[in-house]
Amino acid sequence: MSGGGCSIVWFRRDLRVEDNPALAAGVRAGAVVAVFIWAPEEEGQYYPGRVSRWWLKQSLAHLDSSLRSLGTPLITKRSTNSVSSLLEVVKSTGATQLFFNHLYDPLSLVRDHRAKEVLTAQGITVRSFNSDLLYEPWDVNDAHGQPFTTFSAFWERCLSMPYDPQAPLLPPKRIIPGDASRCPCDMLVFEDDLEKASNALLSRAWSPGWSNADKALTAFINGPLIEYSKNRRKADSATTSFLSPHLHFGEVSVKKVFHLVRIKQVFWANEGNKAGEESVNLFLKSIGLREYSRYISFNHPYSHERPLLGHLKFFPWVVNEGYFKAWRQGRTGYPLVDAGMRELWATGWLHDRIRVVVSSFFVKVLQLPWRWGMKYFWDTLLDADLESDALGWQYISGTLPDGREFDRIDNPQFEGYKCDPNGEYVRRWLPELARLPTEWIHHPWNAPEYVLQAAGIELGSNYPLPIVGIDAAKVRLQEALIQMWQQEAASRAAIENGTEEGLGDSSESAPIAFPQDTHMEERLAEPVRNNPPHGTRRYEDQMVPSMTASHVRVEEEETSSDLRNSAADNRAEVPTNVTTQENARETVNQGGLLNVNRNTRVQNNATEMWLRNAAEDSTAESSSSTRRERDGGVVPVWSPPASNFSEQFVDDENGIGASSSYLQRQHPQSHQLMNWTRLPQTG
DNA sequence: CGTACGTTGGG
DNA sequence: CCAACGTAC
Repeated sequence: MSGGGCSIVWFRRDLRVEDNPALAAGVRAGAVVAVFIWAPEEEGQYYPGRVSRWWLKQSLAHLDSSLRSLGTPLITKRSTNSVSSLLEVVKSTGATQLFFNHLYDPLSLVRDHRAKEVLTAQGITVRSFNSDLLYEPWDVNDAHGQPFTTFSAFWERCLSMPYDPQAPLLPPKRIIPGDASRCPCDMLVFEDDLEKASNALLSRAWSPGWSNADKALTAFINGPLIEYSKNRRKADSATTSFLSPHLHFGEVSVKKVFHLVRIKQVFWANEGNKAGEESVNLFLKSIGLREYSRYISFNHPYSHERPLLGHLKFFPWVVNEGYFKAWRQGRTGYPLVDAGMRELWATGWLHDRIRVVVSSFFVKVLQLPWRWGMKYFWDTLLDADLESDALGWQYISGTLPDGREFDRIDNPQFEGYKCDPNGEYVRRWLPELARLPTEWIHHPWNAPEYVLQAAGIELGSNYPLPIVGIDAAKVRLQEALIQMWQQEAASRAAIENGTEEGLGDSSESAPIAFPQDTHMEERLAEPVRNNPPHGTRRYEDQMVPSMTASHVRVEEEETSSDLRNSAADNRAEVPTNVTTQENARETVNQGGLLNVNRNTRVQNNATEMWLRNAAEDSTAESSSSTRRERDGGVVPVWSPPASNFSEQFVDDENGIGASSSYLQRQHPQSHQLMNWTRLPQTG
């Protein structure tokens, strides 16, 4: 197509050459300069953790070698400002086009929008694509055109969309290199010496890189997938897909995963293999949860730092760094929790079940502020993923319309016998309990003295007594809830009296500073040696908790007088996209350019922008027979056109009241919320 | 042997 | 909250 300069393909979390629409578009357009920009400071609170950076480093090396064998290197840039670095790359290569794939976390939405604005203003054609999802978030709506607010409805819709997800693209056969002679690589440093030593063992268990991801996928589909349903609860068995870090960095395409799994599904359905079918459905559901996490992030850009439902606004979180430390170090006195935390600590990995157990324990038993837990997960997980992890913690914390009730404590002892019935998992990670019989392995505090003695255990000495009893936790939880209702009622009364000050003084709405001393170095010294190189890989998990509390932003938002406005402002700062892709008949694009230019200062017309994009959508839709054609053509725009957007969740000052009305027209699972808002009146 | 009630899974 | 399932009357 268009002659002249080369194209920049901007790699981010799409570190693969297969089924990469941006790369494919670049190759189709002619010469390509492939770029990766490392600007971690832009991530602020979300500066990637040690193991995550390790993965990234390997993955980039892998990508570079693949690209080289196709004809062009990966140009790496160290930057504190991605957009200006992009601009430099464009200038030094004489590129006329920029291609990249969509991301849906709030930082990327803002940054990518700016990139489009800035480069478009320079006369560069900018096009972006869907490579991360089965369907773009704005394409999945309910019968009224509104975004879904519960997972089941969302996923049901995804599975019954009128058109299939796009079929995966093959890797390019060859890439014509653009002229990057005046665009030298920066050396990227992802780990210091200390970290390097800590990371040394990771490569035994994991092989980052897109072709390894592909192998992992094939191995999973032809192996453990069929038993996924049966095995998924076992803490310790190597029966999950191990795809999550690969998926996080986009080393494997979700569309491809979906595609291949579906083929198996049809096959097993024909065979009448019920277990296989159920396994497929469950596995696909976990893929769906990943989709949903992006969907939520896109529609509710603050969901990584603020509860989606505000009913816990007045919950008196226990701000106890001692508890927090005990949890991190695996010294809570609950063997399953402790084993999990030590595994996380030693390997950066946890089975999904165990993530649920430890995070639930964190929120429900310790009643620590959940953002601390998210932050810790963010720092330590190999597959740390902002969107998935935010969804996971919100689920656990009871702040989703379809999440678990807050008021329900999972008992780690019982969970232990469910997911580690023989205690093998506990024994592997807690050598001090290795000699304890299975009967007591998940509740050593009940074991007779002679049993403990025989096992060499002295509770309170070489293994802790429970730091909080479950019964005590239940009592404290009830009290906390009563307190919460009282505060809420008081706040409401204050508002009715016109005293605005009623809000914002609880720990949930006020930021709780994240303790400083929480890095991996501080951890116990021994764990690694207890980890047999068992298995070569670790688990996959889409419903991962983890994440960060960006207190700064929360503070700003929550003290702002009108949160709706602040949300709208931010929404406006999102990518405006332009063109189509693939089979693009190249009919489009100019309108987009104009739009972008017109919006260099769009601080306040989010709605307008939405409407315009929606309009582009519908014209694209009606003028072409298939929606696939506009896959690359639409741009992430924050938030649905819903006028009651802010009514839906906590970011408005009336959070609780408003969210109850939201809930009333919502789905069955909203119950817990309604109860909560009602209880103050009844109690 | 049915019905009430508790528990658990569910995203 | 609801469904599914178990235990207790």
